[in-house]
Formats: sequence, C-alpha cells, structure tokens
Amino acid sequence: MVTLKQIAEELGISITTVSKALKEYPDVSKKTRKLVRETASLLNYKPNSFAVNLRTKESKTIGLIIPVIVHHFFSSVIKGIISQAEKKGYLVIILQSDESYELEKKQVDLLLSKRVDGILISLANGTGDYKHLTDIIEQETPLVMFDKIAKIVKCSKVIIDDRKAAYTATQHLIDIGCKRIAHFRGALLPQNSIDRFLGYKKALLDNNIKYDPSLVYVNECGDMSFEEGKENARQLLKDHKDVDGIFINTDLVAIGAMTEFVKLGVKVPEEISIVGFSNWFMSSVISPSLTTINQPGFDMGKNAFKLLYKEIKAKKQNKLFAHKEVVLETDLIIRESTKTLN
Amino acid sequence: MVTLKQIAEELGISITTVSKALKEYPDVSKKTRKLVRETASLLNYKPNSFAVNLRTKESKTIGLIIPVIVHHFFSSVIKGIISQAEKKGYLVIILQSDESYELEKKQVDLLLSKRVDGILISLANGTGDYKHLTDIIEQETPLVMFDKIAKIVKCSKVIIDDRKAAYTATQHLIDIGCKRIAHFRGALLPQNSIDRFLGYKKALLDNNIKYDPSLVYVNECGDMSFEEGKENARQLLKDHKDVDGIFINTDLVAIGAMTEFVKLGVKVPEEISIVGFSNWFMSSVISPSLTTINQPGFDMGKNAFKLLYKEIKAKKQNKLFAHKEVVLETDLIIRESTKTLN
DNA sequence: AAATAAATCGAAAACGTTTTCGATTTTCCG
DNA sequence: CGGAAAATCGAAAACGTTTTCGATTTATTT
Repeated sequence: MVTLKQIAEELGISITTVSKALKEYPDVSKKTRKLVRETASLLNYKPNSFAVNLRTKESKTIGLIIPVIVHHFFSSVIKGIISQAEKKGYLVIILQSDESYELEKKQVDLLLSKRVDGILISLANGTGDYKHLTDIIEQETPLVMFDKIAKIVKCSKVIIDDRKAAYTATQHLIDIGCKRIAHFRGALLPQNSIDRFLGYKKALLDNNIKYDPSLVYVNECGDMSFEEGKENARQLLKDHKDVDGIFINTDLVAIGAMTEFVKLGVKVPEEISIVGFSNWFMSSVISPSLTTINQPGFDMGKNAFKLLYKEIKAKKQNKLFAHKEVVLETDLIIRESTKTLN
Repeated sequence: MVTLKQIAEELGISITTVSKALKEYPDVSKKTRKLVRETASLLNYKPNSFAVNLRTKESKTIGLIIPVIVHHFFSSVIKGIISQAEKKGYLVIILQSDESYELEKKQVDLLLSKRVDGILISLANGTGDYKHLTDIIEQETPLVMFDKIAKIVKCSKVIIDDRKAAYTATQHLIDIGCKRIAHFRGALLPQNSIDRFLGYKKALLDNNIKYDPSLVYVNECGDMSFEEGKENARQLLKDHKDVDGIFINTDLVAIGAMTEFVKLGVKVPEEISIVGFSNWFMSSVISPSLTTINQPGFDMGKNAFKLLYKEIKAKKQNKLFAHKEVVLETDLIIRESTKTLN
C-alpha cells in the first residue's frame, strides 16, 4: 500500500507538501500540485482512511438501527437512506434490533464505540426506556429517529401523522357504511400503535359511533405477522358476529386476516371491509387487493438522512441546530377490500 | 472522550501498562490489572476505534454490494449476513449497485478505499467485465460472491444449483402434462439466468420435447419486475395460443404474468400452469398461490459471511485458503398455480 | 547475603494522515 | 540592485493505540 511518504520520496519533497498538494492547498505551486497528482495516480495512491479518521475524528459513516430488515417498508427506508447518504459521501452500517429492547441497547453501544458520525434509529416495539438514546445525545453523536419514535427524546424526527392517517382509514370505513368497526392494533407501546388507535377512536366518536374496547385486538408480544392476522381473525369471528369493518395496523396482518376470512367463508368486502396500513407492494397484487394507507418509506429514509446530515454539519461547525420534526404525507389507497354496503 | 493517557495519569502509571492491563497481558500484575479495569469502567473508557484500526490495520467491518435492497430474497440475504457477522464481531456496510455495472464498479472502489476487511458481492445483471473484482483480489482483500456470481473469478462462492432447480421446475410442468412450455428468462448475462435456461432446456430434451427458441422470452434491459411479467404475458398470448405451461425466472415476474392472465380471462392453472422461482413470501398468499422453487436467502447470507470470515482469518495468519464453493439445496414447492391436466 | 530467576513495568517507535507556523525562496518594484 | 511582499515549502506535533524490548523490581535459591 502506497503512502504519502512514498510519493514524497519519489519526488524528493516533503510529506507535508504532498498532502497539501493532493488537497489543492493554494499553499503549493501549481507545478508541484500537478506533479504530485500525477505520481499519486501513477502509484495508485489511496489515502489510508484509518489514518484520516484518526486525524479528522470522523469516519463519514453513520449507523442505522431498525427492528427488522426483511420487511417492505423498512427495506424501502434503508434504500432511501443509502441513496441519500451516497450523495453526501457517507456509508451506512446497518444493524437490526429484532424488535428487542435489549438488542437495541447493545447495537447502540456498538455504534457508539465504533464512533460513527451519526445514528439513525427506528425503535423496537418493546422499547419503553430511553436511557440508551439520551446517552447518544449526551455523547454529542447526532441522532435522528424515524417512524417508530419516542416523543420524549430530544432529537430530530421524521414521521407520518399516524393519527390522521388512521382517522382517514377509519372514516373511509364509516363512509362506506360500516357500523361495527374493529381495530387490530398490534403492540401497546410503540407510538405508532398508540396514535393509530387514537385516530381510530376519534373517527368513531366524531361520527357518533360508540367506542367499544372489546373491538380492539392487542397483540402484546406480537410480531405483526401474517399468522397474527389469522389468529385475530379467528378470535374476532368467535367474539363478534356483527363486525362489518376492520382497520388493521399493518398490511401483513391485514392480509393474514383476509386470507383467514376467505378460508372460513366470510366474504371480503361483502361481509367485512378491511383497511390495512403501509401499502406493501403485496397488497396491490393479492385478491381482493387491499385498501390501505400509503406510507412513504423511501422518502422517509431520504428525509431522515438529510436531517442527520444537517445535524452532523452543524456539530462540525460548533453551531447548535434546532431539532426538526418532519411529517410526511400519507394517503388512502382504495382497492377491493372495501366496498360501499347497501 | 477519555483515553488511555488519562487513565494512566489518574493512576500514575504508564500508558503501556494501562493498554496491556486492559488486554489482560500476563505481563502485568493482577493487582494493577484489576485497578486499571476498575478506573477504566469508572471513567467510562471506550477505546478509540480509529486509533485501533490504524494500529491493527483492520476495522472489523465488511462491505456488501447487492443489486437491489427492496427485494424479498436479497433482504433475507442481508439479514443472514448481518446476523452471522454480529456473532463474530463484524459490522457490515451495505451498498447497492441498482443492477448497474458502472455503479457496481464505483461501489467496489469505495469499499476498497475505505479498507474494509472483506467484501461480499452479488453481481448486477449488466456486469460482464470482471476487472473490478480481480482488483479486489489483487489488493488481497478477501472476497466472496453469492447468488449472482461470475464463474471465472477465483474466489469463494455460495450459490444454488440453478440448473438443477430449473430442471426440477420444468420437469414438474412436464409431469403434470404440459406439452408446450415457455420460459421467461429475464436478462441474458447473469449466470443464474443462463443456468436456469439450460436446466429448462435439458428437461425438455430429456423428455423428448422439442426445444423451441420462440418460447423463450428475454428481457435484456428488464428489471425482473411485476410489469415485466405482465408485458411478457400479453406478448405470449399474441405469439402462441397453445402454450400450457411457463417456467418463470422470478416470482415477481410470475405474479405479474399471472395477474395479467387472470385479467385477460386466461385461467391459471386450468389453461396455463405457472412455476416461479425464489419463493417470495408473497407467492404463498396470492390467489392462486404460486408453485415455485424455494431459494434459501437467509442461509445463503449466513454461509457467505462464514466463508468470508474464514478467508479473513486465513489472511491474518498469512495462510493461504483454498477457495470453497458452497452449493445450497433448493426445493420445489407445489401450490395452486400448477395442476395436473386431464 | 549474593547470585540468579521471575515478575512487573515503561520508553519509544510505529501506524499514516492533517495542519500550524516558521523558514526559505521567488517575485516585484522603486 | 536592495528591500519588501508574496509565494512556496517543510519540520514537527498531534490523533490514540499496540507492541517490542530493555530496565527495574521482586522473589527464589544456594
């Protein structure tokens, strides 16, 4: 591996000059600048990034922690982050928390000890304590949270308006004539889950529909899976014969439920209308296709990195940066799983 | 940020001793070892990884280049790689080539200049030149390729037996009575595409079915998308009225084709049987569900990292390591899109 | 108690870069 | 041609760690 020293010896000049020449310091004459550039590329010189990192105290690398990777929404987010990071010359290290608080804590420690320039995180469902996050902030490592956030933690965030989106979804069910609307809410803790539930509830109340807690299905230790949807669907049929609409936290769960309904002879949307959440690609190709809320994963990733980048830049210049909260637009995509009743 | 120096000053001993104490050198007394450990954790000492990298010439970080991220198979591979890397204390930087040779080359350069400890790669469809790969090997950076490989390049590989899998898929169509079997092969270049095509062809010949090139649909600049499947399906109906079975390179394309057939009133599997490839989760929940070849993404990721790890370890010990080629098992999953004709 | 062996420590170099600041050279102008 | 100003260069410190090897201390033996 060729170093500055070798180039210097080759040309009979000092390491300093070589370094400055390569960084186009006005300090060194055009002639030597050119000379250095040429022999550098001739020898195929590549700066030793380990040394650069040590010297500059930055690695142009950020860390990303997400609950799951094999997931349409999250992999879209990853893509958004990476594509944006690339533009600014940053690399991204990906870790997954597997929806476990303990693992999430460990991954944060790992990233901090690796001294990444910043951290992007979407919380695990089980995360209720935020010490590991405030630790990041205390160490002055830029942090931005996206999608599954903790409102308390003081940092930039990029989210959607879950409450509004859930309201829209529920209102749609009401508009097409549903009278008994259930909700599969997933876990209890995550902010999204809370907000979507609140949106659902508010839509009911605004339309003078009595809120019935027994219509809300919680899966405390759930994994938002296909199976979870099937189980909830079976349980729902046992508990309530009169439900004619369901707003479900996630497309995958919704698809599981729909599959189970079809299997048990319950017609969707004729007997039960279903609205999902996230707009997984899958939802558009199954039959019946799923009405859902579009959640812009790629955009969310892009915006998350952009915010992080601003924080990193501000920190480098010792400026302080007012944390921002970006709220992305969602929209209702009406497909075959919901139909006006008559 | 606390350094070895600060601990040394705190205890009135040398930096050397502190460093050795923390690494449990037998060289330093148990008493001072304990003392150092305690004050280190008291001061919340974290070794500066930049300095460690520079000194040890390794970063415990590997690079991963894949064609696409938002993709069931590839995201499974990512998960497999990350989970295995974590066990060995490695972090992974992910880059995507977006199926572009140019971008792939750029990403390789990036990783090499970042001096990652090793590189994992699955080739872009357009990659026909391998200079960038041999460059990696020449620089003595461990390299292993997976799934979309170049046979010529001398390095460890983990793949499936695409030819055999395609043969099995085609044989299944023949077994259920199909006489005119088409093939959507995707791009021309990738090894998988070639092998799957050869498997298809061999199955036909072994069963005394004449191979008809006009039944093979190539999408040179295709993206293996849902849309591609729809287009091919339409074209096929125009070209050939008598086709009763199709073996399709990828599930997503297969699902696109199936959707189009249903839309155009062609019954699957009654009129045309379809076999896909990869076993995307989606394939099990659509209707009709898709017969396909299961491709073990997670396992492939795990094995790829394991091989890379062996190469990295061998390199550190200056041993040479005979490149290995791991071939993973696949299996045919029969679902509703194929049915015995009568 | 002296001689030897064993245990424990630390000075210093090295990894390769960046940057400050002083030194030297060149240019320019009267 | 002399002097000041501008242009060009390089010595050296610093980033924080690891490791070699010699020095010092302690323990052991005769």
